[in-house]
Amino acid sequence: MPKYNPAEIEPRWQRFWDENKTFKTPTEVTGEKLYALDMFPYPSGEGLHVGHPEGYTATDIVSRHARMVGKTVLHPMGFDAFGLPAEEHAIKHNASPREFTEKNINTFVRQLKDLGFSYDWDRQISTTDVDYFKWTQWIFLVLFDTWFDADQQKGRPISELPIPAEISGAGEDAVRKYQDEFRLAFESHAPVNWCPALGTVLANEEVVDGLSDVGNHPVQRMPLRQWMLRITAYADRLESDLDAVDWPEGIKKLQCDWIGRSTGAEVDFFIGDKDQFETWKNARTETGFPRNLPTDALRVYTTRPDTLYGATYMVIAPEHGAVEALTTAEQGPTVKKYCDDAAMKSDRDRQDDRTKKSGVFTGSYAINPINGQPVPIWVADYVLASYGTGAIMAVPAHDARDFEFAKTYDLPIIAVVKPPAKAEIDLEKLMAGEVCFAGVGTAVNSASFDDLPTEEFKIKIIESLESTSVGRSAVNYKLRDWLFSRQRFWGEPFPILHELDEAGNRTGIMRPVPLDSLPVDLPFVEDFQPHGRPEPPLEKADDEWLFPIIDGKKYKRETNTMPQWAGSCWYYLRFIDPKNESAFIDPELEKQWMPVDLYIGGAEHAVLHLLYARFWHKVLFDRGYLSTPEPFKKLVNQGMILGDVEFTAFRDTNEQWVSAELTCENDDRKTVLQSTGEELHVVKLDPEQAEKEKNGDHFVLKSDPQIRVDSRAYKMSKSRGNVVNPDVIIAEYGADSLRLYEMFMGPLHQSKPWSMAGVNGVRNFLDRVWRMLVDEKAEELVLSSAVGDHAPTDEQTRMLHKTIKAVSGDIETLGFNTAISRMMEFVNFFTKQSERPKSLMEPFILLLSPFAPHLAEELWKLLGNNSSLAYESWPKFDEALTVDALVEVPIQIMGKIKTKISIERGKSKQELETLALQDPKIVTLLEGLTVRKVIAVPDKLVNIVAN
RNA sequence: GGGGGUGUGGCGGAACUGGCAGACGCGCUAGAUUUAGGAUCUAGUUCCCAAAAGGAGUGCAGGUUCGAUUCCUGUCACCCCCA
Repeated sequence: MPKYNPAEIEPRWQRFWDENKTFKTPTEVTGEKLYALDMFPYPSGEGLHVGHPEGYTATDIVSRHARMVGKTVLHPMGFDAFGLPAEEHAIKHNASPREFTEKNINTFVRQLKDLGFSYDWDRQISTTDVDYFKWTQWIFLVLFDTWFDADQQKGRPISELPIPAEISGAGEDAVRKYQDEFRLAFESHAPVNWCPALGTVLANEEVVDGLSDVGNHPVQRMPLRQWMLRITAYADRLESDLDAVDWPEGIKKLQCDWIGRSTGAEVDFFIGDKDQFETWKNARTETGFPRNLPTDALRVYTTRPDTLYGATYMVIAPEHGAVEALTTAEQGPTVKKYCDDAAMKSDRDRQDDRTKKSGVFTGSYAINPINGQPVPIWVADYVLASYGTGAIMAVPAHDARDFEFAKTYDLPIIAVVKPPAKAEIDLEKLMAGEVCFAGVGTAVNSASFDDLPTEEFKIKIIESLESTSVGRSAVNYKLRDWLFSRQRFWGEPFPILHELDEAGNRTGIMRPVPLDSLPVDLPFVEDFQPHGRPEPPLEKADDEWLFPIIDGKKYKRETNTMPQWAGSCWYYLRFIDPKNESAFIDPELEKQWMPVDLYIGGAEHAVLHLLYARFWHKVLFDRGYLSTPEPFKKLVNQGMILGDVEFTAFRDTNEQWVSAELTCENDDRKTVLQSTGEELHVVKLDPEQAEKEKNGDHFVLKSDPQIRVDSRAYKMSKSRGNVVNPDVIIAEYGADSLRLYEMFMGPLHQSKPWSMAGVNGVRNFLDRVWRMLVDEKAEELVLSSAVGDHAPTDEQTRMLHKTIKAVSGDIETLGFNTAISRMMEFVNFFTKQSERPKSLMEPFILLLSPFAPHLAEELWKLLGNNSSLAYESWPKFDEALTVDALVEVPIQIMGKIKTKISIERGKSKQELETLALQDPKIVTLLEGLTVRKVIAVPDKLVNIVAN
């Protein structure tokens, strides 16, 4: 009668933990602390996905284990709840995004509680809570109040910014405008991605293939007033501090590449008559290299100054400031049209390798400073205004894009780098300008620099350029400043006021909303329909909100809102002190808890979220609000959970089977016949219909083995219909089974296919655990008669100690799949034992408890304990009891196992060798052979080399 | 095109610094038990040969080594990210 019934047990223990606040974070950290954090979810209308509990279970196991080893644990959960879907829902149904969001959060909380996670729910936060985003706004004001001192490599208060005399002499307004140029949060009129359908401007990373990432709507480029965050100032530190954190190397590299630090040189090419070049150069040597862009020269950034002798033309971006000045009257109309067309294209389109490079000649020439040769200046959109100086020197012999461009427009190609022999480049063709070589080698056609290796040449030529002040070494980044404003309703309002003059126009003076007036809440609006103009929806707010009057001065509020990233940049700090009304975090508590010891989440946040959060963290650190330079000590990315494996076969229009290797996908992502392009029917097969090919690697139809079929797991998606709902799994198998299955599937960081049969497998294991302790035949819930105060046998004790050792070690390394398999072995062993000592069952239940907490609590109680096991001491093992006295040692001849001998552990090499050579089977096999060598590894093996 | 990752039974996956390949689970096969089972228990399950003896075997081809899933070189396939 008392079968294992998670549907009854689990809600009961969840209520117990809730009512007793079992997992409340202690107010004081005593001993070692653990801050285990999940990447908090966006509470979508679809509810929890099986991907969520994967990482959450992992941190939960670590947290529960840590409590049992005596650590003080902070394990919180919250919601990243601003964002597009809620706003789209609001527009569609003309309902408040707040209500919708809160409803979704309630669902998420219910689902998370159903899984039995040991979160401290008193610390639950949402980025949309007014009490939360008050401090998001406050942090924005810290960014607004900070400038980056490049010499000290540190963010400092704007009041400490040195003001040049000519500015301070020009009055207070001039000083304020000067300061505005240096703030980490600043306004800019950058070209942005305007998406008419969404009615908003998108960040570059939200645009894919010229379409919006959300909704696939067309995106066009237009200039707009925007807020930017000067993340580029922190590029160096964001890169170098990665050395200090325990993150996967792949993620570190991704961040490094995103930051894209490169070293090279800035070089000025004189614009003017060839005759005046020497005069200009001599003047330069006198004045030095100008800090700002000169008007009598075109400045380029290059990572390959060693190819300067091969620079045969120059290219400037269509948006480059000097386009007009450099365009001759004759070329005027052509250049104008070209620039207008380029404005319609996205950066991505322009850099796409597949599209033909295009460009137009400006009519002007610049002088190459190294050899005095004039080179033509072109405008082309494969050069971006935002990278480097927006102008390049083109070296077609040694850059693939320049080469393609030069071929298209018949520009001269001069090879100046001789490839090393192993590069397999046809030297003759390279010299003839028929191929391009982008690697390093030795210099040719480079006057006195000939024969220098590339690296050495770079140093020499920079020295030479610096000596005449026509160039200097320079560092450049791919990282761009962060476009921080959105034209949306459902986001944090900026706490910024724009001063207005009598006529109601902006004076250009901004002031932060006074701290005592924070938060700036979202205004009430009548409806959420976009007006289709780039101006933000908050422009629809009433005048009372929009035009505050302070000290008799009229202001207009900033109506942009912050991007979704804002709230997630600092939530890990708020969890430490979620209710603080006077500060975003108490400094004492911050010191106790930071940094986050373990941060688990999806790899999709490898670049943006983690980079943005690190940036904010560093600014707050510089300004003295935080004690650690990095927020997340250890980061782990969980793998993606794919749908169940699917078998797919294909039929042509005549209903004939087509083998999978003859098919391909066309541009419309339809499956077609490779040879003719004929569209095929895609048939989903029952796994019964497919089998593995004889002596092959493919799956084929059982009914016709000539026909290969596709076998793979796909990403879960609504459209494919392979989404697994955790609620259903909990109802059918229980939360403990779901938790256990997700951990048992495979290594945490790996992506792996879902399998319903696998869930059933771990449920069987939990059933066996139940039966190991519970008498299923009894009327009441009582211990099985096999369980009692028996004296454990040596074998039984060893089994326990081995299991404790393995499970403890696996939790440390997050190897949960193997930890579970070890517990399975324990249960398999003890279900066969007719006497199961209670003294061994109890520690086992403790081992199981982080994985399957409900079942463990239930059995712990049944074993006679009156309180929760959440803070029981983690079982300890005795190393001596984890090893068997006897060990089986294989004996090999020429590396092939011939026999095995069972001997006492710890025999020496000599003893082993003697024993092996005495073995009757080995003696027989060695007849007629000469033993050349015997390798004996104590407790491992013996290998006899004989012939 | 660039970067990262992964290739081990029918499937998910084990194997610590090179030392018994296939732990554990699923599936499958046979048997027991049961009114019944998609329950439970027992045994078996990498492949080849009817079995034994034996042989082959960690994507493929080489190399280093007494010994390679593990290290090296080359190569192929798939997945992810970026362009």
